Amino acid sequence: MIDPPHANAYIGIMAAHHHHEHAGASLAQAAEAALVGAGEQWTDMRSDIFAVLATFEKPASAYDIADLVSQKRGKRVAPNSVYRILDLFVTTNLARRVESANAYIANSHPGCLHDCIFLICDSCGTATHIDDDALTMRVRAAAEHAGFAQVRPVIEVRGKCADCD
Amino acid sequence: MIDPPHANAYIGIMAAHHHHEHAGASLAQAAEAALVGAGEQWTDMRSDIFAVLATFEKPASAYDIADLVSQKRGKRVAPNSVYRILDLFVTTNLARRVESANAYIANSHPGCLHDCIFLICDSCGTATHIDDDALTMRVRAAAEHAGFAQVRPVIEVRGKCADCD
DNA sequence: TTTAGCGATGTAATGTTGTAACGTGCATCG
DNA sequence: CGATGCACGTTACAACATTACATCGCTAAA
Repeated sequence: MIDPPHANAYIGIMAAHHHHEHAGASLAQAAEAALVGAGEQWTDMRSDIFAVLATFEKPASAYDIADLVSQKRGKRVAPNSVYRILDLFVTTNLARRVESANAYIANSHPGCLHDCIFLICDSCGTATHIDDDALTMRVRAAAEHAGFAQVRPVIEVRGKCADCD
Repeated sequence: MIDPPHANAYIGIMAAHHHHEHAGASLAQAAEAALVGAGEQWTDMRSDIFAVLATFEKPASAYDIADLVSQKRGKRVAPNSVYRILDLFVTTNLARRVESANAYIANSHPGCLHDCIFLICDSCGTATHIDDDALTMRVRAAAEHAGFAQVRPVIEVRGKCADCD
């Protein structure tokens, strides 16, 4: 997903474990399992919202999601309800909030806990992510060094993606 | 500013250059110099907005600033105008936008270019920052490795500060 | 079986953040 | 003088987010 189309000299150390990158039905199943595993219910509404969220390549706003879920259900779903469920998804690691875009993105490997590094293209808006635990751990360490506790890193990079460059 | 009240084993490599951390009038002067140096004007409005911004410990929203500047001038200043000037400040490095707070903070060493790492306390809202070029360069490198260009890192850490912990 | 409680969702209103479009005043320069 | 450019004003609106309270359906205790 994140490998570039060109050779390079990058020396970052990637996390030394395997991901199960899910997509489509497989992802939905993994999400359901993760949510149930967290002691929460997998309701129709949650299922629909997750499904819609997962179809986006770009970070989706709560209002985008509300619109699509409304269509899908043939009945208006208020942004309010969407926010509630997105918050739940974020706390249970089924989705992430992209702070610099005021939007959300499905976690393609729920159940697997990382500090993600998001790359968001300013031109086309698509977002991808990197898992580089060595790097994110350094950020955590720096914050803890400064006396912070319960740290939650927000690491995003805006720029031009390879396609738009 | 960022040194913690406790001993530690942190091994991050800090930027090997000196900062002139400004405050108060000195900071305003430095800001003026930086803006003029960038070929922009230092107007009364810009001066007032910068002054107000600089009094905040916490990231300030454009609306906060609009309110205070309105008071100071005895005349309503629209958020619109504040945004224009904040955008200018951000592009000229006099201020930074804190994405995870939808707010702005004065750069205490304008003219000195860094990718800052912001630490924002979820309890009291205060923000501090770290300059660790070694670390931010790795983030840049990771993004460039993924094919991104013109990268602009957004590195923020939410958590509890030493005082609130 | 009733009913009290609880979690999930609906509804409405409102608050906050951000942008667009266009007008005005003022300085500079030909 | 008139044209240009920049800063700022004014209005309207779009986008993002939260609050308070109502309703529904399930289940567990009386």
